[in-house]
Amino acid sequence: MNLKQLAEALSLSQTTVSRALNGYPEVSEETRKRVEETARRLGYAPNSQARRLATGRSMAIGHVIPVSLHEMMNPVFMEFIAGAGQTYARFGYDMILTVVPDAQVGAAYREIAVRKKADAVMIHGPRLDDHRHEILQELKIPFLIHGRIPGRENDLSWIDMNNGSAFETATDLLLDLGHRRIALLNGLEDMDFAARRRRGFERAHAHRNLTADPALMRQADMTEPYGASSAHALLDLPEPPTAFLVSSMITAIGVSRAISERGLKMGRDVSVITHDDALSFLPNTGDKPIFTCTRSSVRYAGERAAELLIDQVMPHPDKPVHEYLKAELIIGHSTGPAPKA
Amino acid sequence: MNLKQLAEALSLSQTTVSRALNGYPEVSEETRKRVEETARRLGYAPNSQARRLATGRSMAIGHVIPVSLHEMMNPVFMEFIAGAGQTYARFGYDMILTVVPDAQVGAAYREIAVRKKADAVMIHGPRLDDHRHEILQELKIPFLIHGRIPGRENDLSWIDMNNGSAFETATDLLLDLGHRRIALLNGLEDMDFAARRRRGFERAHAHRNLTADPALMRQADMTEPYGASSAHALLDLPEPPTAFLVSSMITAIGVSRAISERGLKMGRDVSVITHDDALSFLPNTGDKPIFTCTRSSVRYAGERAAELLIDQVMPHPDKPVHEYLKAELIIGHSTGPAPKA
DNA sequence: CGAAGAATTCAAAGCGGTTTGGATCAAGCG
DNA sequence: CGCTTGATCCAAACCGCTTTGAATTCTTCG
Repeated sequence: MNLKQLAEALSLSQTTVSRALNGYPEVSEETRKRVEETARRLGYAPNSQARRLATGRSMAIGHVIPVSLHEMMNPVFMEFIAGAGQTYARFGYDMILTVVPDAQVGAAYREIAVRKKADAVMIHGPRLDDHRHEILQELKIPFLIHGRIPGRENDLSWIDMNNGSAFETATDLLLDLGHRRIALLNGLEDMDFAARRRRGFERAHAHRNLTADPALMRQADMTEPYGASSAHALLDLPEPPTAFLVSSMITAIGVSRAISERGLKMGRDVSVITHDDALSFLPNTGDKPIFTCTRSSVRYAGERAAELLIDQVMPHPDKPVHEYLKAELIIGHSTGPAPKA
Repeated sequence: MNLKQLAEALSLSQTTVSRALNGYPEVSEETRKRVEETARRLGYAPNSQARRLATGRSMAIGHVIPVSLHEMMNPVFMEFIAGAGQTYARFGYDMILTVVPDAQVGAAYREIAVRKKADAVMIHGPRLDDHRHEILQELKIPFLIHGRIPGRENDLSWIDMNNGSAFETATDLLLDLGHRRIALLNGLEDMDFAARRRRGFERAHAHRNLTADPALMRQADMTEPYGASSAHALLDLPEPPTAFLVSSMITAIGVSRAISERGLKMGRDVSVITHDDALSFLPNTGDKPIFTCTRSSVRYAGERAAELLIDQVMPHPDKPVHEYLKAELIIGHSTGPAPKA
């Protein structure tokens, strides 16, 4: 069932039928009703390839996710994509997802742009020395960054959470509780979000004329074992930390495991604050959640990001947009006053 | 830069250029070289919408993932998709991902089929009373199931792991270790995989003329808190279990937390076996992994599934294909002999 | 040398929509 | 009544590619 057949069945021209279905004014209400009714009855829906070819708009947004050494980003990427996907579905956009090795992401974007597979693309997990935006600018395809690229905050579109200030606030909380040796288990600091978190951590110290001990700061892919083994190692130090600030719930779970493996109690003997991306499979909720955390829903970020990007593609080529999501600080069971020395 | 312009630049017809680029034999090696070289130089790549329209093949595979109450399936879905995506990229297929509320998955599949958005689709997480395959058969679009639909094992294509026998083996291990009160923390048993796991669990008991105690079997969305609270509740019983068989690492982490919260030691006081989907962010590896587990990489399943589906779409409409993945049983630190009563 | 056959190349017809530039027709008006 | 106007509807061009069927050129061989 294609447009031609439908038009024949209605004894109308393709033009009229097309217009009727697309809501153009130059068709009488009466025939519009008739067209819509028979279209529905015959189960007609326009072939999307044909429509795309004719309109020049692909009605799709591309996401390229690098499958790299940093496997850890996956659950976050994926939750973001789930959020974005819902928005796309609501607006009639398709999401095309490309999963390629790190080295091929440039090529993947190029492919999308030059073959016109999508009207816009999303950039995930920007690094400090990221260059994807340059490729995309050269290709003249609209894009939005989940995160920020240092130095390009003003002229590119992005959505991000307040990584720096969230971690500064969290550190403040720990300092207020009397902790003076605080460990930071960060993500890889060549990622922009991790670099910001680290600066926030250091800022909080600096404001009190303290300096964070570099021996207590670590960075790695945010796995559970990373949390456990780091916590063990740090707690073995002559002067162990009394608190941990952790970049991911998953790593925090590892920390919590290490703490109990040593017969200590989290929240009493050792405090832990983690960032919580609100991953659906790791709820840290309830009256008083397990982990004190800075929370910002990455799924919600996905939803908003998709809206912003669709907006950007709509026929009014706008200025760059920015959206700044504030993580909330939530007190759970895992923090308490620093133990007396 | 489109085909016409490229043809003009070469003083050739579109036909010849098209054929040269697509490897047809009726074009001289010499001009083929020339065409390829200038195409590369001018950065030409065929518009995919146009090509799709002309060929009638969309070179895309659709995945519809329901965002439902069962949020928990997400990390597994997503890991599967990451695997599948890599395969698609390798074969030049696009993946289009649709994220919709449970109630709209039928409509989403219909949309894909009737607008010709994809050449085939994947079914995720089949239920016992699943009907998606009927919609897809009616729409005459090839599909493959990740999992199985009961009663339709022979005439539909699927890829699945040995849920039943893996859990039977795991249960056997625990029974061999002397455990007689074994708890099962399963996923929701209206999902086919969970129903099979339960049957495997019961089969192992039956083979020794034992019956599994229904009071020790639970099912729910596989979150971390589900594991922790269930473990606490069960260990509070007058006759608590000495071992847990768990359907997901994430839930098992909750169990492990509950065990240590009670001052018990996993592997000594309480044994735990979990199924391990080999999620990239939850490595349970090493010489002797934390959890004894049945392991089957869902990412690998995704890779294979994509290959099977692409095969199915290639111009030789085949019989249904099945692939049966065997989970391996891996001994970790979390299991040991049952404590003396 | 001329014709048959192979090797190349091309013009044009789709693929299934959207959109431009009229046509057609009834109503409105001086 | 003739002409303008607005409301509808339509034929045909176009989007950028593939593919059919035929034309052209080059070899080969009696």
